[in-house]
Amino acid sequence: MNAVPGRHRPPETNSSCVVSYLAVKANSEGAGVPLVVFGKHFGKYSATENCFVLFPPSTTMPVIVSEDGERPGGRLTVVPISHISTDVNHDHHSVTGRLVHKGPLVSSSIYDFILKAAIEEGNSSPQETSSINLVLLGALASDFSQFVNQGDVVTASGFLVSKSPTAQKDKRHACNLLLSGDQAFIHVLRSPPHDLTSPGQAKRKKRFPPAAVASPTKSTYVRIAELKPGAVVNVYGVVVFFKQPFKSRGSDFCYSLKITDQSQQNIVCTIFCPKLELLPQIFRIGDIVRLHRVKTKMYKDSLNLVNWFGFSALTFNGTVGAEMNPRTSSKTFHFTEEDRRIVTELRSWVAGRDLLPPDLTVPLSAAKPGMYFNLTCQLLAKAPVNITCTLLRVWDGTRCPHALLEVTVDADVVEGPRSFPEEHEKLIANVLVFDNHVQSVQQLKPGDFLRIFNLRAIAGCVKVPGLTSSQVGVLNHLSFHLHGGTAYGRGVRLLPDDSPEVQELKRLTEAVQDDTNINDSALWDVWKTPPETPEREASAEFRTGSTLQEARHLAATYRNVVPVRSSPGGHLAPLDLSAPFIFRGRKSFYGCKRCSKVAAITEPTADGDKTIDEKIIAEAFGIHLLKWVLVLEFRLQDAGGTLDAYLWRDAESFFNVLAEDAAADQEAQDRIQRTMDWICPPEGSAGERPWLDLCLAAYQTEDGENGKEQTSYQICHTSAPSHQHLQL
DNA sequence: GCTTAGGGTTTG
Repeated sequence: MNAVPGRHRPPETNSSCVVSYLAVKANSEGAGVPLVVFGKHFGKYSATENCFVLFPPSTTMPVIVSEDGERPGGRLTVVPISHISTDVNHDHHSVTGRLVHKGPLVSSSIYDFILKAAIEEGNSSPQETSSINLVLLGALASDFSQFVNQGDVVTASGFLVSKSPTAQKDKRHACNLLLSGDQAFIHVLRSPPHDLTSPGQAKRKKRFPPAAVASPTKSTYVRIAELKPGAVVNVYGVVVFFKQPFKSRGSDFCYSLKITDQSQQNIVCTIFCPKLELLPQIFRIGDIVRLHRVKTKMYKDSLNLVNWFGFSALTFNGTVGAEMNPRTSSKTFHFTEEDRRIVTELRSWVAGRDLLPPDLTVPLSAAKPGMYFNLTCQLLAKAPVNITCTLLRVWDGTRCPHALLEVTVDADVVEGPRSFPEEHEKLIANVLVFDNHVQSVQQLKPGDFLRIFNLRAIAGCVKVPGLTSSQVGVLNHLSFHLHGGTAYGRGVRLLPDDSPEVQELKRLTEAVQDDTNINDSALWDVWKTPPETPEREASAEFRTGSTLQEARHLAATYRNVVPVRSSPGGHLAPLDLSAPFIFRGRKSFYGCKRCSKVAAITEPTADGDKTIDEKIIAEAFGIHLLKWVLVLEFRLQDAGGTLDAYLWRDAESFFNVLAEDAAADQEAQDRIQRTMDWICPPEGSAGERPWLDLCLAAYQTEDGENGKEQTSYQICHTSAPSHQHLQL
């Protein structure tokens, strides 16, 4: 029995509204929209291949492919495969062999992915075991699957050794090598480029990330204490201080940071760049930076570093055990085992010491009058107060124990909703940013995730701009000021959507929205704003030309987000039905292109306390709502033979999960994954898979290519074993 | 090939 996570073809049907994958297809004809499938797997529909293709689960590159003779060096000793034993400490050992077996990439609820492989030595004596199994977990497995081919010479290090359960059967080494996490490393020696002449290989080569195909150039790094004036050097360090970048009086942005390393010295680095994105992407104290080509200069009896021609930077999370994704704007960069080692050593060196200043990032719930702190938050609305001050309305999903000061601004100048449900207002902080920061928040949009550095909580301030004489600051009501200047790293920074802190913030703010029984006043505030002039439209909400991602951002803030366009006569109309016609939290809903009769929009009404939902809005638009379905293909086997059968019509009752939830909700996806892991254990052989009583129905479909009728089968009226059963 | 800033709490 085989559930195929990667490629599905939905059963053909005459039903007019077949469902998620058709919706996916329609939606992806343009830009190609990534969608969540199961667990953390992302994919998109490929129109050319008529299938759904999964993306790798991670962008980390624990697998390094090189075309020259360089091997992972450092302090690792290459040991023969026959020397591998559970009794030996292999921390500083590596093994090398040619890849003789590469198993399929198997999805796993615990590790995301598992892949089995085997390597073989060429020069061992006949008496010795010359091949050994590798078990790769997580991102390493998916990268290996993508980039490594049979015949490649593979060097593995950072492995754990365990008994091989298949040794008797496969006659390989009695142990296998388990590779996972930050320590594990695979180096692959690829045939030289002139061998890559066949079209297939050329195509494969093109798919390698730039980091993987670049020939590694050995870089040497100087410890901070050993730096001498007047040299251009490469340096690694832990960030102990950084300012937000600011515009210099010259032609560049200026970025100032201070780093330290195991030599126990600090050094200030000043980096000038014409573009913000070229600067190191430092998010917090403790991040690790790799600076290439910086020049040492004396200033007031201290040595400084300034970027020099050919400068480039990588930044890493400084936490022990965190993913080793280098942050950089460089299109190509070298990241070798040596880098991995240096970052790992710096991480553990810092972790064992009390040398970093405390991280002042606290949630709103911990804000106290008078304190300076960093706030990670989502921007909900923005408004200019005067020429030197802008109001940011933000939240982080926590509630400040102190009452928050209300700041009133002219409704016409608010970007984002003018008001929020009362339950939400209690969670929203008013942040006033002054002077140089006014410009840096100009490009921010409602929905963005930010970190505000060195924000000051101010109680009962009567001088808050935007307050009239009747609204003087109430004693102990907190407002938040971002004072002018860059002292203490003061400033605002947009956080990338994929950063862990943003994921956590989304979880908190979504939980808040689920918990509070909000009405839809914010939506209707936006909804009822008629398109007036083009200028007004451009500055108003929904957001002319907004991307799918921006719409999803907005959806995190509102109960319902309905993308519309203006139509002749000043009416509103839904977008082309290739796009979702409504976003509700993490869920998106599509309309059927064939069955919908889109009318001029009438304002939907809800009777009594009934919540306005996708059904009411679909009705108001004349949209025939598409239903999400799960589609899985099973291969069934008994003594009589095998049969392929789909599960779709009754998939929801089979898993006891709504397809709509499975499209947006991790818990629902996990439930499906647990059931599938039981039916089809990722590690188990076919003999270990359970026997199931299934009800099958045969149905006729038309073969798309030659128009002939064919018989298909689907699983119906069947439930997967209950939860209790699965936990036994 | 070499200008910029050179950390260290506020007008509000």
